[in-house]
Amino acid sequence: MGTTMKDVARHAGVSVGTVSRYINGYRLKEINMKKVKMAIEELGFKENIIAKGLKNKRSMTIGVVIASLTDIFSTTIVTSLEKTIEKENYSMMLCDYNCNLDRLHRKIMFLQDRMVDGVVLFAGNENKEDVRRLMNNEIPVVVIDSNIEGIETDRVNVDNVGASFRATEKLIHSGHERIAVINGTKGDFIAEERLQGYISALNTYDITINDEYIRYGNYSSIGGYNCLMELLECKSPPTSVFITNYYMTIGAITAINELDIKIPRHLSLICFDRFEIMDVIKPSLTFIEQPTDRIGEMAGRILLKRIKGDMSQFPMDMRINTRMVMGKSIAPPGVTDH
Amino acid sequence: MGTTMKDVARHAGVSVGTVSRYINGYRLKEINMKKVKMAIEELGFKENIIAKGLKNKRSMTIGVVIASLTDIFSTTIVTSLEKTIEKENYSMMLCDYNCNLDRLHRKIMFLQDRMVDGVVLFAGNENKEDVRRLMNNEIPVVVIDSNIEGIETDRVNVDNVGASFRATEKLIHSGHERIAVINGTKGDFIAEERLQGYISALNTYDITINDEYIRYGNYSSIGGYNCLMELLECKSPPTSVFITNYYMTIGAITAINELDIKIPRHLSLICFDRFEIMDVIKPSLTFIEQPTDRIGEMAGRILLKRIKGDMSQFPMDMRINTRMVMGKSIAPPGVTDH
DNA sequence: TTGTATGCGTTATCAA
DNA sequence: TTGATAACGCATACAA
Repeated sequence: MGTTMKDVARHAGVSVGTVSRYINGYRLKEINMKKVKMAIEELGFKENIIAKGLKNKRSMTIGVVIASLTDIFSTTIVTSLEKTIEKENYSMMLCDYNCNLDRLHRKIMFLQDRMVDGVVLFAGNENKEDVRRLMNNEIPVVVIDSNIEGIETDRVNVDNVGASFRATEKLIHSGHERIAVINGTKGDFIAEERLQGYISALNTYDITINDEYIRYGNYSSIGGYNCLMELLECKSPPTSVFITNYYMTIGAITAINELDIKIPRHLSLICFDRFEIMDVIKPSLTFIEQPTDRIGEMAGRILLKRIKGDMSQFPMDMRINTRMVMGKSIAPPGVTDH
Repeated sequence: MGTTMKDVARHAGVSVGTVSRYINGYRLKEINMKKVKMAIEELGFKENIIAKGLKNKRSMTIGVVIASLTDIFSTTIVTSLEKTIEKENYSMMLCDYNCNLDRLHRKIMFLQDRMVDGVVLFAGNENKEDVRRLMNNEIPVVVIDSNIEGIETDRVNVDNVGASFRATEKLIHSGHERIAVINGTKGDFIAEERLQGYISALNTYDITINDEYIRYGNYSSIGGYNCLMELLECKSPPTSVFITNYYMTIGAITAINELDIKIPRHLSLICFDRFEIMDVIKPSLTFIEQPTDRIGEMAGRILLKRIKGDMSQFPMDMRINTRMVMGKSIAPPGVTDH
């Protein structure tokens, strides 16, 4: 702590410029190289990233904004994002806005004041102005799991439409026609895409859309619980359900257990997201696994690329494929009288 | 972007010194005050925190290190921690080390290079050297949910012993004697404390300790699942179980549902931690709620205090009380033959 | 109360 | 290839 280039320079008998050049990988005379190297080691010198940032107008920090730190899907992605950027010696300021738009705005301002070199946003249309401002200030932005109409940004999304199509199709192939969906939040970008996949699968197989089968659980487990309960109270309950996220799945399964319904005998299930408890639930669930590792890595890579000034292929609209993991939660519709 | 104090000074017709003083709340002549204020507004001036940091040797940033970003208990605390520090215009660098000690070390080094003004650590004995180094460099450290033997640091913990005592006692009061515990990781600070509470409750009521009833689920849901399964295979299975964290509870309940055991008729349950699904599970669980808000806030407050140089009452060993939320998961031991 | 000048730890420019 | 020096944006000691 506290030993500076000046100290190193003196110790090595060279000038600060030489030390700086050594640090930044410029070549210098063999002999000086050694002297500087030794001095650095002996003194335990560490460069001061703050001062460096002041000079280069680089903070070596990126800002990440997620809705909630307790949303495991986001934090899983952030984990791999961090791994990606730390390789290039970037660090991360992680903020959540708790679904409060005013707070979202403040957080983005905050990051800008902090001179972050780039921003990863788990949010979309809600804060166009902020995004615009960031981009005007030449701070690259990558948007995950969202989209911003009217603004061009790099985006990383899974192929929601395709994944939902395949999930729904899977149920159809097992003989289901009464297929319900427990979707996220109405109007939300992701939810709309997933709904679209569901609908187009049904259309493709000439199955009539039943509005009663389309429910919104706001991505929460309590929502999933309620939706499932409601679905079973339909005049003609579905024989299968497609659930579009993890938390709602938890809630739905809780409801199912309470009602003593057996999966897949009474009800078939396919859902989104793999998490810890998936491996523990029996019968095992069939689900769409979003490659969170890949998402985080992609977002990080694109952002770093932009930070370096490489604007090729802007704006990128990454669509990442999902894989379906086969469990035992789907069977032909059999017993439908609970 | 890019407007500096120099610009403001010129615009206001004063010197940079005056602007700086205005910014930092020193008093100046009414007239100058107004001029500076206006200039700042007109130019949209924002101070450069990086430059400020270089000068003051303050980064206005604290480092937070948690085991995993996907551990909801930690992230809930971090959320309230962030709320606390942001009030004083501090920001947070959040890192996880994925239970990898080498990574933990690197993360702490990283934060130190980043000149964080303080560190909150969700880790303990594993990295004494790092903690010592931080403190030698006068970077205050607050440890949450842990303890570091041989080093004095401020700590924030819940009263694990007391909470576990009360939880166990609750089961005893309902008439149970065959009480099992599904504990975290053997040897771990928290786990040891919770075990101690469990044991001393049994001792207090003259109930013999049965080693077979003490299981370790490593804080994971798969662990909780397995432990519960094993417990029920004991020659004389417990009539009640105390589970010491959220993930293990999830796993245990999954097992219980699979086995078609009824709570509390066949088995009584008390556990740690409130989270989303608690409100959804039926019968409702009786649980110990750790005041995550309070923990985060306390840690933040203590750290800020230390950063300001106030070392009074060092080292603080905050013990935060928990509250027990009454559900319907406890009944007298009745049917014990599953 | 204010202005000026210096320094925080780096990097970049310019001569040498 | 190197050294000296001027920035980067801000805070502060000192002088006025």
